[in-house]
Parts: sequence; C-alpha cells; structure tokens
Amino acid sequence: MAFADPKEQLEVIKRGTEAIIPEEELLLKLEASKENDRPLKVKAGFDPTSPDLHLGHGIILKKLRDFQALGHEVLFLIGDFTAYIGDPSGRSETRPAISREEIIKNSRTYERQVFKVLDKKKTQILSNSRWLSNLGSEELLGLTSLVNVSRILDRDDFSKRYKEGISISLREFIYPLVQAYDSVQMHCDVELGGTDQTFNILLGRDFQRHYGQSPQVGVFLPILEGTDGVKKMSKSLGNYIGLDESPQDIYGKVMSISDELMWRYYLLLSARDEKEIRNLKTGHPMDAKKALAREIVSWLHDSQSALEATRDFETKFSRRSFPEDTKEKIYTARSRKVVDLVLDVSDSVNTKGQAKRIISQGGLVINGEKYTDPNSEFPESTALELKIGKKEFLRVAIKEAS
RNA sequence: GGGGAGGUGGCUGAGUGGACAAAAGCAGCAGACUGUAAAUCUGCCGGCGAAAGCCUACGUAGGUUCGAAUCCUGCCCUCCCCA
Repeated sequence: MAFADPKEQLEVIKRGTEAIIPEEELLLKLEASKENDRPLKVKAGFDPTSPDLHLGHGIILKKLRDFQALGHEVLFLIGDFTAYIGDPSGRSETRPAISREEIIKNSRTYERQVFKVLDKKKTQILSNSRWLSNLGSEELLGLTSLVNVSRILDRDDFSKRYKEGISISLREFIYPLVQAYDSVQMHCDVELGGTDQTFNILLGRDFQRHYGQSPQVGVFLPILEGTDGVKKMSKSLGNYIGLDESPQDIYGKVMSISDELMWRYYLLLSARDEKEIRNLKTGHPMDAKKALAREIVSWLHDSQSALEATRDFETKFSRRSFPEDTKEKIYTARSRKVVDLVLDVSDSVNTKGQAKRIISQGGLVINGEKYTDPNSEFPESTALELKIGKKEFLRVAIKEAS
C-alpha cells in the first residue's frame, strides 16, 4: 500500500502526544518506511494485572489505531511475564504478587477488549512469556550489566521510595530491563506508552543498540486522571472507566466527573477539534458533558447504545423516574421485611448492616414511597419497583416462599 | 553477623493492661442542595441481632492475667545504622 507523506503522518501521530523522543528519528523512520514500502512495527505493552482495561489504556489504543490508519503494523504485547514481576513505574510501593492463573485469565479478556479499538487485521498479539520464560540466567545477567545502578536510582519513583525508606525489591530493578529486552525481541521501530514509561521505553533504545538494532522511537501519551480528577486512572484506585463496561455504566461514570475534569477528557479522548470544544465551552456544561459521555459510549460500543444510555440517564437522574430497561428480579419472600428484600435482591448491597444503613438514611423507595424503617414491611403486591440508593433501580416480582 | 525502630480497620495514623469495634483524616455509602456532577452541609461507615447482646478483628503462633491492640516468648515481614 502507498503510505502518506511522512510529514503528514508525523502530524497525525503528534496530535495528543506529550512527547516523541527523538522526533527527528521518527520522521526518518517514516521516510524509510515509505521508501521501502514497509510498515513500521509499533509496540505497546500492557501487563495483565487486572481483568479490565480502562480509558487510560484507551488513550494509547487510540494512538495505536492512528498508526494502523496510516498503514503501520501494531504489535500488541501482553506482558504476561512482566505482570509477574510487577512494574514499579510510578508506584510508591511494591506491587502485590499476582498468580499465574489470574494472569492467564486477564490476558484473555485483554484480547477481546483491545479489538474494541484496534483493527484486527493489522494487529499482532504477542506474549512476552514466549521469550522471557526461557531466558537463561546467563542472558539475564548479560542484561543486568547493561544498566548502572545509579541510573536506575535516578528514576523519580525509585529515589523517592529510597529516600522515604520504603522497600524496593531487587526484582523491581529487573522490570525495566526485561521490558527493554522485549523491544529487542520484537524488533520494534516505535514504542507507545504513558509518560510514566519514559525510563523503560528509552532503555529499550539502549538495548536495541547493544543488540545491533536501530533503536525504537518513544511516543509518550499523557496520563489520564481518574474519575476523582486527581490521581491517575487505575483499577486499584477504583477511579476508572473500563473499556468493557456497559453503556449505562460508562455514560454514568463520565457524567459523574467534575466540570473541570471534563475538559481534560475532551482534550485526551474526544475526536472533536479545538474549535468544536471551544464552542461547547460557551454552552451549558451539562450539555457538553452529555455529549462527551455519548461520544465515549459510541466509541466503545455503538451509537445506538449511546442513544439508549443517554435516555436511560435522563429518566434516571434528570427526571428521577424509572428507566425502561430496569433489571427484573424475582424475590422469594423469606420474610416481609424490607431489609431482607433489599439484601436479597440488590447487587450493590452485600450485608444486612449496609442494607439497614441505606434504608434508615432514606435511600429506599418502593413504588414511589420512601421506607426508612428497615423492619417495616413491603406492600402486599406481587410486583414492586425499588430504588436503592441513587443508582440501583429494580423491578421485583414477589414469590411467596413455599 | 551486630545494634536500633516498627507491623493497628480499604488507606494514612492515634492508642502502651479494663471506659476499644479501636481517636482523627482520607476514601466509600446515604440524604440535602444542584445543572448530571463537583464543592458544601448532615448522617452512616466489621458481621449477626428488634434489642440486650454475641461473634470476628490490631503481622502470626503460643503464654501471663479475672481481663491484652497494649505485657512475655517463638516465628514471619519492613525500615534505619554498623560490618
């Protein structure tokens, strides 16, 4: 296929990135690629430490997608071996160990989620255990001699931990080395990652050079803040929006971010150009937020689901009435108390204490009526509409216990 | 190898024999307010129980005691200093 003009390609690639190191080299690579009619190999690696990818990963996937649209080849690396080591990047403590089974399970879910964004035909999925689990100690030692301790301690996250007297395990020092070694094995031209990956990705350049390869170019993307607006989006902080979540959940979570954060999300996740965004800023913030939520849902699902999620949200919150596609549940009445009803039927309530708390604080509405006494009885009807807290809506069919 | 300091609820962190299901802050949840939010305010925030109360929990395993997060011993883990 014919590649576009390298300079134009570079412009597309640059959009939304934080840094390209070194930029001139990328241009050279793009030129060579066009000349030889050979696509660039673009790497991005994710460690399957949790079953869900989120919008933070989404930013990187989007950029990979850009590369694909320009005709390049994406090597999507599942860090099933590196997950086992635990990436210390940006961490203030050692990652908890994760079991093999979990890693395998998570890897599978990644493959599915990734293709919500990437073009299957231009993507190769690789696992680094393929070469890392057979890496001999001799070779590993060879890698360790390529890096100086002082250089590794220069890293912000390490030096901070060191100064604060927080433990650093030797295995964490190994992590950047094997990530860099991945690039050697994969012969990458480009590696994408968040800015927290700077050290690891640049180390890949040194390693490739050492192995006689032309060093990869690092393309760095901004780190997305989580829904709390302060910390980086991550599963362990619980402030994430998963790529795999339902349209309703994604929509709702986007709507729950602050106005300020919304503009950051626009910048990093929306396809809209600056002019459009500026235009939205003059309107009502809620409309802008709805537009963003809708855009993100249609990106991860489709426009039909986005429309439905919009409607659902409006009935639920703006009009505070019952959504159409409410979950239906059957409750086999072991008692007539509302606490038991809530406990058995709700997905979000797990203990009786929690059920009592929600009820006594006014979070339970049955058929439009508030129930504040946990021990009161629900009405004698075979079908009830429950609202539990602000987010959970249920239609419950009552079945008498036999 | 030697010496010292520690390990408390999701997190930070107080508590040094009974008043401790354990201060305070953060996070979370509910309510009010609103433009969905955010911010703010109010309340809740181990489990079971209508309640009285019971059970589980202060790294882990034992012990002392009428009574232990608090004292003793072994073990595990972390940090600092020296070698």
